[in-house]
Amino acid sequence: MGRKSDAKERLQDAALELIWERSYGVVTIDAICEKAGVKKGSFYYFYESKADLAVAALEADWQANAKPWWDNVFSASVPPMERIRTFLQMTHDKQAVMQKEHGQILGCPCFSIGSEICTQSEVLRATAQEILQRQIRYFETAIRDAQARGEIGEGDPNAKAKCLYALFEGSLAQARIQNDLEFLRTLPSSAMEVLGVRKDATVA
Amino acid sequence: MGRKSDAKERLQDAALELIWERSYGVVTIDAICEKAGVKKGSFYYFYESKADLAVAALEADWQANAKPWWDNVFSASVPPMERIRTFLQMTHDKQAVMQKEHGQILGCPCFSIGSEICTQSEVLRATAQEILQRQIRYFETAIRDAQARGEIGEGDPNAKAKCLYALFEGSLAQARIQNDLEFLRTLPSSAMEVLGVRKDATVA
DNA sequence: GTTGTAAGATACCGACCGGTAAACTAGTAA
DNA sequence: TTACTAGTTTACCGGTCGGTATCTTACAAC
Repeated sequence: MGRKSDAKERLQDAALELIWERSYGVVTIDAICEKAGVKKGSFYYFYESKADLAVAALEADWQANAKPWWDNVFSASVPPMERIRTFLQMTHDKQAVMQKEHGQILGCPCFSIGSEICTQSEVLRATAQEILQRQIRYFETAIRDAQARGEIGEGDPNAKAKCLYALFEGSLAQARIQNDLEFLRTLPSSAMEVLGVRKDATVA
Repeated sequence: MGRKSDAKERLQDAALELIWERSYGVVTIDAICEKAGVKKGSFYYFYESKADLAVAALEADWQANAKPWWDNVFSASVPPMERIRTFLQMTHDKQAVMQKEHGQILGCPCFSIGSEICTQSEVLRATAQEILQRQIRYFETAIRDAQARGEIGEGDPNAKAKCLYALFEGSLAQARIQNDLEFLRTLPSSAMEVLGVRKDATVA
């Protein structure tokens, strides 16, 4: 019954792209509508606020794009340390592509948005946090697996994962601020130091 | 000649406080004026835009507050590793105080602002970056000094400083997003791992 | 005290922003 | 073919925003 539409998805895509490129606060509903080719009346038919749309956009992007990618990179069929290494390498490469396309390194949308709006929109903050924690969990299992193989020293895997993730996001954010890939190039070797890899065990 | 006023400083203080607590994009000139107790006409007498004021506010805060603090904590009269350790400890404590006062961990203003506006205001981006780099330099000299004492392994001190700084800011930003001090508690020990401290040389 | 000047106050403008109401349109199921 | 419904369009409202022009006030030097 009734007609079908992909306006909802177009709004999500437009919102994520604009917010990622600029920032949450500076992007207006009008701008999102224009980019999506949707009239404002339709916007309010689907969503009740910008924050509401942003939540949907983040979650949809995770399900459709990010999660499959993470699942692939952190596949259990890959040796744990190699997962982490290729993850960091591919992150560098993805940001390099963005820099070429947008003229700017854009970093991690959840992290940027989370830091920006954490004092203003609780739903949006919680959504960003939730996605960040899902990512930390990939790190954690990889670290746990590496420890089981004796490739990494003892210590709480969750704590190590959080630490590695802080290093990762911190580097990514700095790369964004300075629009310089350098911060991502040195990341793999820095990560190995943080994790305390046993030099004699890195090669199987 | 003419009358004197501290309206300029009041505007800087109000701007920094509001932007730090909320975000750059969401804070209006009207709001800053109201908080500072300054009429908008006067605002435009002193500054030509919000970005202009923000640049002045960041720089003034650095000179008046941050720099003296960093100079003290990273004083050459203190052993290098102790500088870093007390820096991280005091950062934790300062953020704990903020959490009590504001109900929120606010993190590092330069980092938050930098990440938010880097694609929108080049002057403001450059200012934030400049201050961040000044902070990295404190890390770098401490690391260099520690290496000279044989307390830290070899390797480019600047690279190590950037790495430590990424870990630091990444943790701080996560603490802000999740409003949880936990990310700052584990920081000292994580930092030691990143730097590759020699266990047998940590105590002089 | 007069005069020059730094600073403050007021009032206003046009643009845009978030949000709403209501009429309209295209499919779809019966 | 009709009736229903999901989606679309248009037009509008009140408020706020960035920005400006103008008049006034306080002070300091002479």
